[in-house]
Amino acid sequence: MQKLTAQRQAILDMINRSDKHWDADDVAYALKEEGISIGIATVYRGLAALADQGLIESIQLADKKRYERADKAHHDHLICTRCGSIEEFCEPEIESLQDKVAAERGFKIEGHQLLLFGLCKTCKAEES
Amino acid sequence: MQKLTAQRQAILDMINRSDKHWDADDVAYALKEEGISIGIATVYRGLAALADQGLIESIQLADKKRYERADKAHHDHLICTRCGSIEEFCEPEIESLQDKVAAERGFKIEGHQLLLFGLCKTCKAEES
DNA sequence: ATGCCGAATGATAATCACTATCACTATCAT
DNA sequence: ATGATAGTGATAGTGATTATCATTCGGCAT
Repeated sequence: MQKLTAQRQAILDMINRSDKHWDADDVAYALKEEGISIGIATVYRGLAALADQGLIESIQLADKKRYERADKAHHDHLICTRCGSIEEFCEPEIESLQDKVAAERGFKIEGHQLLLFGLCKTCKAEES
Repeated sequence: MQKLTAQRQAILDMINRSDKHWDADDVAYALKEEGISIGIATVYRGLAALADQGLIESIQLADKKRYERADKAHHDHLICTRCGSIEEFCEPEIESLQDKVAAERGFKIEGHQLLLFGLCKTCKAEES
């Protein structure tokens, strides 16, 4: 019932073209740069639909949602509170511990989000 | 420079009185019930200040921030996407794996947030 | 006591990400 | 072609949170 329209295809192509973590404005702006003008509401709906279909991944930060390519292995994020950079990491052992915890409580996991906040290597070095 | 004023003390007492996960409106409403009327802006500022001082803990959900008592061992959260209930769990092994990952990348962890989304035991049983 | 100063308060306006509305359009099945 | 269904885009609305600003509070030095 969800359609992959021309607009959504354009959004998907844009996101697949880089490893960035996009918010809705980023996408709308980048598309406009290429002469493709899509209403902001459509961008929001498109991002939600694409994430729903598993074609892109979403992460919920404190202020806004960001989206990234889905054609990578699952991973979680390290977020620098100083420069805002986002690094990715993959730790299968954490995933299986999550499953264990959920199983113990009869909880059925549908998704998860692990964010580590702190200082990235560069910012740590620059701290006085 | 941050002061523990009468208003903030009232907020803190309220939160320490139960194991709930409070949002700003919850706190304002509960205080009003007791005849203590505090401006909503003051509640927001008070919650932020108390969390800043480590007197309460905060968790950032998709829609809003929630606060809870800090006088418990560190834990993470299981959030039911059907009924909204929040369970807590503690898994030290996950914490140490996080430290390992960060150390490998020269990242200095200042905090983290692990949310597991899905169906709680009750809601899982009620699903057709 | 008095005056000063930085911080807090509270009413309210503003912000910001996001969602709803609604008229219109595109797509697809019959 | 016809109708059903979903999508689009401009714009208004929503809801949590923050900024503004005049006023007040709590210490501390005089």
